[in-house]
Amino acid sequence: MNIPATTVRPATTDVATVELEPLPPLRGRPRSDRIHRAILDATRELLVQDGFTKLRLERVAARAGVGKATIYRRWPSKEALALELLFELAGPHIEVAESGDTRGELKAVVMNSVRSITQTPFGPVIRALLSQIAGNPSIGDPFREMVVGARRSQVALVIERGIARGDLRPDADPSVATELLVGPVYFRLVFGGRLDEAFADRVVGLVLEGYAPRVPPIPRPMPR
Amino acid sequence: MNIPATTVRPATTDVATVELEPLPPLRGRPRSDRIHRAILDATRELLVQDGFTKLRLERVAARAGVGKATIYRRWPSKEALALELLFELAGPHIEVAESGDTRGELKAVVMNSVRSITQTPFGPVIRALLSQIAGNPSIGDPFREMVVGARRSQVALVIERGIARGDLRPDADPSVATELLVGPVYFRLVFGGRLDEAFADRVVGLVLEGYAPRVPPIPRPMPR
Amino acid sequence: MNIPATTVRPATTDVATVELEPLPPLRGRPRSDRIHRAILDATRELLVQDGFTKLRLERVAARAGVGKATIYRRWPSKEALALELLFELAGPHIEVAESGDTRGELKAVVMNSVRSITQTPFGPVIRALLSQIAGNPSIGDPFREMVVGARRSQVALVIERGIARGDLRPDADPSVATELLVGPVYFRLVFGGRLDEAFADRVVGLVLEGYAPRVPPIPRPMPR
Amino acid sequence: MNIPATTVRPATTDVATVELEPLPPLRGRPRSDRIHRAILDATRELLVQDGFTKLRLERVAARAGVGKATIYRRWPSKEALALELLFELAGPHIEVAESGDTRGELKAVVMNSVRSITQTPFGPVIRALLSQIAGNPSIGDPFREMVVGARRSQVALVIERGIARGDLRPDADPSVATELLVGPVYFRLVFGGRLDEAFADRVVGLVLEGYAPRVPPIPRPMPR
DNA sequence: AGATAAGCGAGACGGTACGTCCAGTCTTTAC
DNA sequence: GTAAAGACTGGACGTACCGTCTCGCTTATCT
Repeated sequence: MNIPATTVRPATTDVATVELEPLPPLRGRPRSDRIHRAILDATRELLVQDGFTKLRLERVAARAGVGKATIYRRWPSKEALALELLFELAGPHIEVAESGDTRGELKAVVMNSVRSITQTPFGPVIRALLSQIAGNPSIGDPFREMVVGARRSQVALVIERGIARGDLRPDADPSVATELLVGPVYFRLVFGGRLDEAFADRVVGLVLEGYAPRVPPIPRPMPR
Repeated sequence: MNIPATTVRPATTDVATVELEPLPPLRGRPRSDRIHRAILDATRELLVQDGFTKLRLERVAARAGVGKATIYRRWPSKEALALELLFELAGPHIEVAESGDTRGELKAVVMNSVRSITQTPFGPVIRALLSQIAGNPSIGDPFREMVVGARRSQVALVIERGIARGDLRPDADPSVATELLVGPVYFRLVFGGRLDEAFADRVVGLVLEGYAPRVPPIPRPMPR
Repeated sequence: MNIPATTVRPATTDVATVELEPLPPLRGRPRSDRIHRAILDATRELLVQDGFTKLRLERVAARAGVGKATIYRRWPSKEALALELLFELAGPHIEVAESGDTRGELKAVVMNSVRSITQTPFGPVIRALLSQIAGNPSIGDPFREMVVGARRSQVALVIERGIARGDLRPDADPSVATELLVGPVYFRLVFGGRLDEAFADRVVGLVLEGYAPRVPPIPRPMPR
Repeated sequence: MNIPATTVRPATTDVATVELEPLPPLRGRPRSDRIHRAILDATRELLVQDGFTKLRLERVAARAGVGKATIYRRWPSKEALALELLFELAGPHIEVAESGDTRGELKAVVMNSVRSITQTPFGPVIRALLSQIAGNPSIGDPFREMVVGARRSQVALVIERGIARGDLRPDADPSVATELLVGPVYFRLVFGGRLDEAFADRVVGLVLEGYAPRVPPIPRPMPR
């Protein structure tokens, strides 16, 4: 995934961008990448520890060994800072490789979500930011467009390939497939319940069954 | 649904609770029910308007025409106040009436969620409290136990009845059914997407199909 | 000294006042003298401990084992309560007995003040209330009229008798005598310094000397 | 007079103190002298208006156009703030110039007190703080040491010079002279009575008379 | 004896101020 | 010109009291 930088002037190592936007003479002390990292790391730790509501920029600054103004110079708000962190952490968990196995690819979709939540810092961070994504457009809109959009695309590809292989019926609807595969995972993130492979198997099993090619309609025996 | 009172001393009208916890002599001026309502109403309005992060008890007090101390006398924290509100709003949207129609009952499950989110104050309120439910055990645990538990029970009943009617296969698993039916709804609440009847129909359709009684695998009637 | 009650309806033991103000029928439960005492005692203790600024009626009520309203029923304000306490404590230290000995009577004036400050609860109480007496007319005016006035009268009598005895010169001015005798004592109460008999002796000595009958003016030698 | 700073880090203009306490590098934005003044001025106005008991730091902050935290950053308590104000106001009214005229110098002592009380903001301020000086060591002790001590020294000098000139008798006791000269003034400040030149004259007259050289009991040596 | 009326302890109530913490900005020195 | 440090205004926090107001109960007088 390719996530847009929030900062006006990018970190100096981001050579590509510098080449594209050759910023003028570039005077004075250059911004430090080390500081950028330190701030994001401190934000992650405190966000996981205390939640977004209790995230204090003063503490972030202290933990990062940085002046508050340095943070405000790089991000316009606490939300923007959280958003960059979210992009950074969400990126790696989207893609699904083509494997020739429809069940396997569907399971990869679900397990990507499960693992990102249970085994990486992304889990606690998104937990802390769910309300912001749901209710704060300045975070929610970019997140939807970039991260959710990317995931939907991946799922659409998986469905397409399944149809092509004849594993799914031709009218299998990719527009609710993401919800059906990933919705249960996020439901458990919020409302509790095990997030493991068995759970993923059941979800995938039901979706596969639900999207299976129809057998010729067998007349059901009349009740009574 | 039966929601436990958060207040130490219950409102005087709550006769049932008084009977269960026969509080001693009851001295001093009794707490006012009218004020209790006013505070919850003010909380709801501001929570919907600004989200949990920006909810200010000082404003709640002002809007309810109440002193701050009166709020702290009844709830130990902003979270506890939000929790009571959540219970109150969540209650009415859980139950599913038996109708004899499995598809209809499953759809009722989904549509109850959809309507509670799109057409009642519960939607904005839970949006604002998702992070607290997910990450703050003092809110999350009671909510899971009471509200989510109640919904799971209702779904289990619907599945049972569906099996009994022969509309669902006997091994249809009620333990992920709630996730499959309601998970997609909450996914869209957070990550965007239409929440309407068409969406509910697709979700229900897929679950019905996935849980449909299996075609007897062997002696398939010879085509021809 | 005779101090007027602040309360609208006086304690029942204050017979004299009851006779003067024969309050109508007097229905309902009568006010308790025991409570009156308990409140004044609690006030005294807390006033001495914490000063007037930090005197809390809620604590007075608690210490006296009394409801707050019971205090407000009897005194309109914290100041009025303090004033009654002040009257009660100031009373006993005013009078000076005629002894035939002018120096002795003057010393009695000073020592009355010294002892009231160093050896009775009046000392700490008035210390705590000095600012109120000086700056709050609702306390200062009655106090001046009753307590200070009484002291001035006593001093005037002492001076008169001293003149009559020929110990003081006929134009000895009683209008500043109180200030000269008692002012130094209160000066030390506020600004520090020993308050003992030696101090009293020096003050009295100087006043006696200053008010002594004039010797025939001896022409002082011209300085050079 | 030389008054000690209450602030941990002194205002930058207070060069002398900086030299005595060479605070390290001096980082961050320095504290503003203008703000220091504004706070003291606002405190003075409100203290005069309402007395110490009703002095509200929130109002001081508002009137000074300052955040509350700025006040707490500089003074640990309302009392400390009042103390600095007191020092500032008391300073100018202590000194007594040598004039060669003993009566005049004694009168200067008394009139300094009278004028400071009747014609400068010091009057209302000390009126409001009398109880604190008398009963609160954290205010009283420094005040006694600095301000009262300074006044005692001045009076001692006046007495010494009077003895040297032969206007006062050699054993005139400076240790109670301050009480006798200034005590009456503070007595009237608290307990009422005119504070004017006539009053000063009477006080001075009596002290002069009381301390006058004794008539030679035995045949005085013939002049010349 | 019962009715009437206050007194009383307890504690809820709307407010005001407390002293603390942060948000977001500004001002200094150091690099 | 960027950075760390930290002062600055302003707003909310959660607590403590103020002075008032219900409550249930007690203690007296009046009928």
